[in-house]
Amino acid sequence: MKMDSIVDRACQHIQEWIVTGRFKPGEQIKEENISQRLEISRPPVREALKMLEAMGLVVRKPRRGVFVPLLTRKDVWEIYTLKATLYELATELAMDVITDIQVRELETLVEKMERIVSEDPVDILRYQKHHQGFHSRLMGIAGNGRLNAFAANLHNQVTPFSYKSLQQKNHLPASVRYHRKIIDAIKTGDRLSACRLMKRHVLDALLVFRDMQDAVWDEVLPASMVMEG
Amino acid sequence: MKMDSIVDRACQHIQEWIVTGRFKPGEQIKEENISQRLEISRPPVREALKMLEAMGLVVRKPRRGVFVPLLTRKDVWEIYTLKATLYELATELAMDVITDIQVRELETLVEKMERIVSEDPVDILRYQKHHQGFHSRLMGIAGNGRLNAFAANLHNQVTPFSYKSLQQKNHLPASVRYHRKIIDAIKTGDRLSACRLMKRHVLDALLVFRDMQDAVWDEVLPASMVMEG
DNA sequence: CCTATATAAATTGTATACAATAAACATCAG
DNA sequence: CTGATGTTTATTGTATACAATTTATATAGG
Repeated sequence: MKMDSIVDRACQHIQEWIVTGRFKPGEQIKEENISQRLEISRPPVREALKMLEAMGLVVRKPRRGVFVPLLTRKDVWEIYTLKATLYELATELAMDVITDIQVRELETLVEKMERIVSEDPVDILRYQKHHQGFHSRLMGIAGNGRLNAFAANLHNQVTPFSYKSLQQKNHLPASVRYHRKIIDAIKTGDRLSACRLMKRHVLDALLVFRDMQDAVWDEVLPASMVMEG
Repeated sequence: MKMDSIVDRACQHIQEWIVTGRFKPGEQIKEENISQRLEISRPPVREALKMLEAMGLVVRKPRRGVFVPLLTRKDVWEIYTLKATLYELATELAMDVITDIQVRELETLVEKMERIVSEDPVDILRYQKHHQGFHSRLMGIAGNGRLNAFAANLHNQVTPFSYKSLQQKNHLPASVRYHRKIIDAIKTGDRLSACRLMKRHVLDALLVFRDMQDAVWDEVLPASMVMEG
C-alpha cells in the first residue's frame, strides 16, 4: 500500500516529468501549474520542489522560479566521472557477496541483450529495460543503499540529455560487448577486470555525448526511464 | 553578500545544530520550535526540513515528525565505504591538475598537523581545523562540485557520531602518518599509492567506530565542524 | 521608429488559519 | 492496584490569503 504523503507523491510525479522530458531542460516549473495538475495546493508543491532542489534535479533562481537544469559540458563530466566510480564500487561490493544463482540471473539478462541487438529491427526499449535491470540488480546485490540512491540520482540528472543518444543504435553493439565481458569477469571471479570494465563502460557514455553537442530536446521518454533509487 | 532565502538559512542553521550535536541522534525536531527560534513561520521551516530529508540528514516518521537519524552499524558501513571511494577519486582527479604551489600548501598543512601532534597537550581543535583544511582543499583542486557536495554530506551524516572518537587522541598519530605518506606520494607523482593511502585513511575511521559501540551523545561540537559542501 | 519609463499582471515568498492524527493523561471498571 | 478506554493536548499536514518582486506591456518622449 502506498501511504506516501502528497508531498512525496508530488515529488515522484515532477521527477518523472523531468526525467522523461515532459519538462524540458531550461523550462520553468511553475508551482500553480503543478498544484492544479495534481489537484493539491501550492505549499506541498513547494516542499516537493525543495526536495528536488536538494537532489539537484531542479535549480532555483531566487524570486524567479525553479527550472529544469541546463547541463554544461562540465556538469556532464562531473556526473559521469562520479557515476563511473560509483558503478565500479558497486561491482566490487557485489562480487564480495554474489551467489552463483545471482550470476546466472545477470548472465540471462546479458543474453537477452545480445539476442535483441542481433535482431532486426532492434527493439531499443526492450534492450534498455534489460540494461537497466542488469545495473539495478547489480546495485541491489552490492547492498549499499546510499550508493544506490546517489547513483540513481546521477542517472536521472543526465537521462533527459542522454535519451536521444541512446536511440543511436550504433552504440549498442559496443555496450552489449562490455556487458558480456563484465559478466564473464564476474563468473571467473576476476574482480579487477570486472571493475575496470564497468568503469570504462560508464565512461564510454561520455564519448556518446560528444556527438550530440546541440541536440534538440523535444522527445518524450517512457515512464520506465525513471530510477526510483 | 548573503542573499539566501530564509528557507536556505533555516536549512543551514538546522544542519549546523544537527552536525554539532545541539540536536542529538534520535531527537525529534519540532517545526514550531525551529520557527520561533529563528523568528519565522512554519512553512519555510517545513521546506528546510524537506531539503534535509532529501539529503538524509533527518528522517521523517509520517504523522509523527522529523528526527535526527540513529545510524545503525550498516549505515556507518555504507557511509564510510562510499566516503573512502569518493576521497580516493578526489585524490586521483586532483593529481591530474595539481600545481607545485598547491602541493606546497597541502604539505604546509600536514607539517602543522605533525607539529600539533608532537606537542603536549595536543590541541585537537586546531588539528581538526588543519585536517579538514587539507581534505577540503584537495576536494577543491579535484574540481568536481557534485563529488565535493556529496562527500561533505556524508561527512555531516557521521560527524555527530564520530566526534567523540576524534577526541580519543590515540588515533591522531596514525592519522598524521597517513597524511605524511599521502603528501609524499603526491609530491613524487605516485598516483596509485596516493589514492590507495587516501582510501585506507578514510576506511580506518571505521575501526575507530568499532571501539565506541554504545557511546553517549551528550557532547556539543563547535560550529566549525559543519561542512558547507 | 526606437528607447526608456511607468504601470499592470503574473509568480514567488511568507504568514495565518484550520483539519487530521497520534501521543499522553486521566478516569473508570475489573 | 492494574489495565483498558475515552478525552484532551500537542504536533504535523494541508489549504487559503496576502505581500513582495520581477517581468511584460503599453505609453510617452526623443
